[in-house]
Amino acid sequence: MFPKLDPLLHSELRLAVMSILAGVESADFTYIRTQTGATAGNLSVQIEKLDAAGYITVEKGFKGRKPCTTCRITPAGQEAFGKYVEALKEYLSSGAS
Amino acid sequence: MFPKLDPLLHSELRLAVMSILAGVESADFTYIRTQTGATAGNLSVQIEKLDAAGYITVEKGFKGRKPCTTCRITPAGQEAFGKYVEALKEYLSSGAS
DNA sequence: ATAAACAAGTTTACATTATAAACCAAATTA
DNA sequence: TAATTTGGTTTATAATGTAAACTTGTTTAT
Repeated sequence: MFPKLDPLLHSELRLAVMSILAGVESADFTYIRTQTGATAGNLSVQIEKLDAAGYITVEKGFKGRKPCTTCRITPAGQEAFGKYVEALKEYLSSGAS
Repeated sequence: MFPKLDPLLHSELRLAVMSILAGVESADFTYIRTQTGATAGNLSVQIEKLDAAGYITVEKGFKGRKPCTTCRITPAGQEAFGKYVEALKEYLSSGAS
């Protein structure tokens, strides 16, 4: 009845990151930071976790002469996100508007 | 863009409990336990939190001579659950099927 | 009648997770 | 060149989740 929710995605900030990345080809650290309003430290940690899980790739380069970290969702990440959304619906159905 | 998710509801077990209670007049501890598959200890703790928040009421009585704990969602709980569902949709939209 | 097993939870100790404060390096501005 | 800003990372602490151990009482077996 209640499927297990992927604990990696069941986190406000990581979910927001994945939600952003699911909709675009790529996004850099600062963009994600402003969109989510997260602190840099927190975002850094959570991005690392998503990277470690293979849900996103993280590419460190430069934009002009400033460092720039670019994130992309992977196919595995897309799939996990999709499954999470489906699983979550089971939990919300009773109160859906 | 990403609304804050009520941390009390953004928990797998508490969300499942609320999901169950949103759909029925009341449910007792053991019913919730079997539906969710949670351990009694964990369920006890999480029910206490929902109670403390005023999202549910907890009534201790007896069924025959055995103790029986009955839970009910409150209007505040219904509202919080509804708002949580709405907020979550913002996070899921990118990957909705 | 007494012991063993079960039911319904609660308490508590531990593990995991989240978060922010402190830090670092390079670039820009005053 | 000194201070500030940008773009992060590391790390220490706080918050949260979870299961194991315990409690109280009931039912079943001996």
